[in-house]
Amino acid sequence: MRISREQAQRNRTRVLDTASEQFRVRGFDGIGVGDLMKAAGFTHGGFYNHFPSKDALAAEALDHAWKEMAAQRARARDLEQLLSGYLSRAARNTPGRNCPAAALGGDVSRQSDDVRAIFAEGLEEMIRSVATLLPEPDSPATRTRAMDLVNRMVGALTLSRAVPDDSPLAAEILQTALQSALSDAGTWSAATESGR
Amino acid sequence: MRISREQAQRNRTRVLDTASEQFRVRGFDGIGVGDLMKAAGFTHGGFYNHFPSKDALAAEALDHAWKEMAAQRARARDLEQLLSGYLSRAARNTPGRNCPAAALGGDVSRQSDDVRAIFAEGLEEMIRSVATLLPEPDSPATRTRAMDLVNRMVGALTLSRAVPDDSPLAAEILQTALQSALSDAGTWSAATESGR
DNA sequence: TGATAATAATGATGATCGTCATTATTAAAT
DNA sequence: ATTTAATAATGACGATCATCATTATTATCA
Repeated sequence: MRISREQAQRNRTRVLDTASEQFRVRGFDGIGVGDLMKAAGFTHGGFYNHFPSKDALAAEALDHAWKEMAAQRARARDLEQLLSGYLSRAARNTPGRNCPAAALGGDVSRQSDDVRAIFAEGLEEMIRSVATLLPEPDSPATRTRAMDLVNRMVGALTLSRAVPDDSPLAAEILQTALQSALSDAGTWSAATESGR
Repeated sequence: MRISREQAQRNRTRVLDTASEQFRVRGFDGIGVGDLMKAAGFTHGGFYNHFPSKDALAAEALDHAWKEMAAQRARARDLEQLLSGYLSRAARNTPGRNCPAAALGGDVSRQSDDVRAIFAEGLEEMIRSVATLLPEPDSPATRTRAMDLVNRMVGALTLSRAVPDDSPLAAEILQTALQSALSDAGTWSAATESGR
């Protein structure tokens, strides 16, 4: 059958949205093209009218996820709001709608160069947007601090998910990471105030 | 054919060693039982004489990897030696012989409860051994600091691997993580000295 | 020495994988 | 109104997956 161009575009976006979520939940190797199309409401064959390969879809779906996250970060008023959302129980339990670095970081290292390049772009943007919420956003020291915060955010969320659900350790990881990060950020702010 | 009990035990260990490395390099879903046995020097069929399932092997191989890492950590003289090894280019480029949390953290969240429980045990041991290298190893604040260091270590190594090989970002992530961690550790030591 | 049992290899199972050729349908262009 | 071309569904492909029954071999034990 044939449908309108607009409808075809909507269908493509639907596949992309589904892939972006399902890859984060199940991993790149955790869901096949057939199941992915089924989850999007199609049969498997039409897939190759939209994407040349699963790898190409992986690259585009990752880009899609990073863009969603960037928009979400742009809505954060300050660092505390960003961190408390990122390191929340809710975020831990819904990987499909949260940070692709925490959900797919390990997987990406085994993917194609295309996928890894897109990952790097999204990560750079994440570092920059965290730096924006720190004192003296453009100083080199701030970039280091932002990278350090990103390491902690991704590390904590990844580890909290790897540990059994509802275990004390899963909650403790998130809670102490939030506490440490906010405490350090307070120190940086105080130092900046006194230094001028 | 039948071989001696000692030889069979050696063969089992060889499969376990191979799995422990290959899972870290390719991910749990990245290598099959057949290729795994081939890499260990056997044909695929004998696998089920040693392990009841691939999932059981995953659990045992993860445990194996954690024990290797614990032994390696026990050899570190101080925090600087531990961190500079963990966050080195060499470690980044040989995931099969390094931290299972950085190599498999994301994968583990999609594995069986058995695998995740074993992951949690190894992670707890990692937190404890890092705390050992900090001032006042047994204080509650030190556990928080150790967890924070572990988050940064795992996050930085994971992200550095996800980014393209030989990219400036890959090196920068490791370098700044090491610098930030050592700088903070210096602050903690100074505070402890003055506080007594 | 002979009987028992353990080990690894062989080969096959059904399921699932990514990919693609073909077809029916129908929107878009003439 | 007719032709062209785009879209999704159908069905199949070879490959690979985890698993297991069977067999040949031979260590171990009586």
